[in-house]
Amino acid sequence: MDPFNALAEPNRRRLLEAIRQAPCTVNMLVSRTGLSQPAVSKHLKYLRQTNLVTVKPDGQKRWYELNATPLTQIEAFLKPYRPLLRNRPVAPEQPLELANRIEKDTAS
Amino acid sequence: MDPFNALAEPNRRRLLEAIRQAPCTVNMLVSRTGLSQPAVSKHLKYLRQTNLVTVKPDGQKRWYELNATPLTQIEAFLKPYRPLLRNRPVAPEQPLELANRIEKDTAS
DNA sequence: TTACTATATTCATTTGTAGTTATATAACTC
DNA sequence: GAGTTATATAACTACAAATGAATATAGTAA
Repeated sequence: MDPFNALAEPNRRRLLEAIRQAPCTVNMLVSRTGLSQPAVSKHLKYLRQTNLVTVKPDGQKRWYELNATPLTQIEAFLKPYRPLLRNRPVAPEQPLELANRIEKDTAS
Repeated sequence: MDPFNALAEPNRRRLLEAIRQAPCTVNMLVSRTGLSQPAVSKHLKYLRQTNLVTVKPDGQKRWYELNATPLTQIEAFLKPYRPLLRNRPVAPEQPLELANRIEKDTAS
């Protein structure tokens, strides 16, 4: 699991977004995301493994904090593409049907 | 499959990097990556589905070209993290052993 | 037509991982 | 101590996707 994989999961992006805004405990993340507690713990395990978060035990609670360092890997990959994206609006998510349509059209 | 997932696979990143530098045919990508032809075709299918590449048929060949647009989604996600990364060197890939070590240490 | 080249797809197998339920561990309260 | 809270882990199911081998499709050339 690398940072690219860690961010490939939408719920992990949501968790990281929450943690970025302020350190969070697991229960805070559970109530904010609506995920089950074991699901959150498991995602946090991957975020820990990729070093995207660190933990500070505090009694029963464990405060998860952001460590942005591994994101430099993604930044490094994106760097040569960035000139192509200058001032571009965010692309809408690709509707799957359209992708299939294009695929069929180009194939025919 | 979304752009995050598409880039989660290292070989797909390599393929996209090659295509970014100049349009490529499948065979060019096969010889440059060392992957099998079916493997390349399959990865290209995902890159097409996520709209990261477009195809221009040209006789028997099919020229794959970069479409950077979907990368705006990743840019959008990274944007709030970027101030934290200013002028930081690229983090080395996290050795798995170290990640496990840290995990054990904090747990004990 | 046949043969050849370039690319895509199918199939079977395996691996990884997301989610759930149940359980374990640890710290706190009484 | 017992009961409770916070978190992690294990066992399981389900599914997506990676891999490799074989095959199919489509264009080209003779």
